Order: sequence, then C-alpha cells, then structure tokens
Amino acid sequence: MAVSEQGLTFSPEIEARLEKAARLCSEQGTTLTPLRREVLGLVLSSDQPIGAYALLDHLRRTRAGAAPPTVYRALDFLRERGFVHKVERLNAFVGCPSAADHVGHDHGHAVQFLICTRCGRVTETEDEAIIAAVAQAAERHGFRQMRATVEIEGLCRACAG
Amino acid sequence: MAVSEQGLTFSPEIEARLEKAARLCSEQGTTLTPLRREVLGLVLSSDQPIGAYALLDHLRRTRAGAAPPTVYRALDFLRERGFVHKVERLNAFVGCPSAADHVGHDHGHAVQFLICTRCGRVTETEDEAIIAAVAQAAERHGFRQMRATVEIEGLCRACAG
DNA sequence: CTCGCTCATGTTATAAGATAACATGTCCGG
DNA sequence: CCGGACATGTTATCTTATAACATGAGCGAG
Ligand SMILES: [Zn+2]
Ligand SMILES: [Zn+2]
Ligand SMILES: [Zn+2]
Ligand SMILES: [Zn+2]
Repeated sequence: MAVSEQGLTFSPEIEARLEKAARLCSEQGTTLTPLRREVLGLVLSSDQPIGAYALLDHLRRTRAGAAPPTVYRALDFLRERGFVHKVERLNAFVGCPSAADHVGHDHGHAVQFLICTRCGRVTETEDEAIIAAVAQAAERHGFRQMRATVEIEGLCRACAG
Repeated sequence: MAVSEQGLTFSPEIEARLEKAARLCSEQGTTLTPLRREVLGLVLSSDQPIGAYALLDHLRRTRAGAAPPTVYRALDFLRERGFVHKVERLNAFVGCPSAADHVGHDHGHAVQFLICTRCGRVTETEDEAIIAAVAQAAERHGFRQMRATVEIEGLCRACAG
C-alpha cells in the first residue's frame, strides 16, 4: 500500500472492502474512523495473519504517536463487528472474508481456521458438521456453550504437494 | 502441597500419578527429573489451568534460581509426552487426565477442552464426532491435517445453574 | 583414566503480546 | 457556553515466551 497525506492507500479491491465496511458501520451508528480503516486495510492487505506489533510498525509510518493501545483498540472495534478475527494459536489477526454477509454480528463463535504451518496462510471456514459436533459434545457434558475456537494445523493443498 | 528437603510433596493421589509418569518416562528411556516432577505435580494439583509464571512462583519456594526457561523447558518435556496440555485461549496448562492411557504418544492433536468462563475449570474430552468432522473438513479443503485445537467456552453444568 | 559427548539445568537478557490509567481533543446537544 | 460521549494520545506496566550462552553431572570410547 502507498502512503499519502490522507494516510495509507490500499489496492482497489481492498479499498472496496473498506468502503463496504464503512457503510456497514454507519448503518450501525458507529464509525470506521481513519485509524480503524487503516488497521483494517493493513490486516486485509496481509496474506497471512498479522500480529498487533507488526500492525503497529506499519501504522507508525503515518502516525508517529501510535502505541500498543492504538492498535489494540482498533482491533477490538474491528473484532466486535466481525471484520477481523484473532487466530489464537498464532496470536495474530486475519480479515474476515465474509464480513459483509453477517453484517455486524460477530460470527467468531462459529468459525474454524485451517492454518498451514509451511506457508503460513490461514483459511476461514464455517463448517456445519463441526459446529454441530461441538454443540452436541458440549450438550453431552451439560455445558452451555458460548463460543468455540477451532484451529486446524497442517499443510495446505499447495504445500502438501 | 508441602515443602520438604526433597522438594515439594503432593497429595497421595497426585504422588501416585507422578510415580506412574516416572515409570512411563523410564520405559521410554527418558527421565522425570525432580524438577519435571515438581512442575507436573504443581500442574496436577491445580484445579484450574495454571500459567507458566504462576508455576514459576510456586517453584521458587524450593528452587531459588528458577527462571522462565526453567519452567518452560519442563513444560515442553511434559507436553511432548502428553502429561500436560496447553489451553491456547488461556495461555495456561492443564494435566492430562488420561496420560497413562496413551503412553508417551501425545494425543494433544485429538483433544478438546470445555472451558467454563465462570469457575475457570477445564474439562478434557476426546470426542470422535468432532475429530471426524474436523478431519472431513480438512480433507474437503485439500488440507493435510496434523493437529487441531478445539476449545469450547461457556458455562459448566454447575455454573449454568 | 580422561576426553568428549549428551542431557539437564542455571543464568542473563530480551522479544513479543496485552492492558491499565490517565490526558487530550472533538463533536454535539441542551 | 457547558457537559457528556467518543476517539485517540501518552506513559507505564504487566504477562507470556524465547534466545543465547554457561555450568555441571554422567557415561561410554579409546
Ligand atoms: Zn469470519
Ligand atoms: Zn501452505
Ligand atoms: Zn490429554
Ligand atoms: Zn463452571
């Protein structure tokens, strides 16, 4: 992405997603501020999960005063709205490919990640069979499930050869 | 647990599990050293997942020189042998209730945790339906799965009331 | 016996991830 | 003009984890 007076500029596809996110936010009465927009753009521009401090390094190109709370607060906002997910195994963040579909309601409780340990790429899925199996297992234990973290590690098709 | 000249002493049930673990180690040609034994005992004595630095605090009662690597190395050893698992959501460690069953081969790739967000207790399960659903989802994506982290959060039977 | 290897641990330092607490500034309605 | 809501700035600290190098016990080859 490029640096301009207005902050970072991203690829056309990502700019389009940012526009959409901005629209969704204003429909909810919230704001995708320039800071939040930049953080989301950076996450979406990464082809791998990106850590908070890597985001911070990028942010500092345009925002001298950026500090950890700067990026964590933006990430909190974006995660609450389902634009971004955290991959627990990696302590890193990915953009949600279907953020527009579930409009502002975080589906993070029903998502699974496929993490390639070779190329580092992460694929998001929403697998009904896994969701059902998890719900049943929880029920069988008398457990009132709120959310589930499902992160599958291995080799992606390309890397498995 | 009590502190003696020999290090920490645990409850009889836990001492029995430590004995068993020691036997399993020596069958594999490894050693459950006093340090590793203490760390395992501390993990088993906790009714909740315990963090590395909490373990470290306990350890220092008997080992003045204990430092982060002391506990992380012991945990690495114990995890490799399946005596201990890490709960990723909590960055904390739990004892494996079935460590003796799978003798030295870490089943951590096929385990699920039920985490109660109220009382903090964690239950380990090995649910075939979840394992199968995860394997199928991976396969459908052309993904060669190595392991899966499945951590379910909610309220346990007691806490759900 | 002693050299050199392996393994376990000690020791020091730092990296990496996350949050607490308080300050500042903008916007907007009353 | 005041006061509250919200976003961000700022400083400090906390938690989690690893890197890198040092020490020392135990053991087998020669
Ligand atoms: Zn998503
Ligand atoms: Zn790959
Ligand atoms: Zn287990
Ligand atoms: Zn509970």
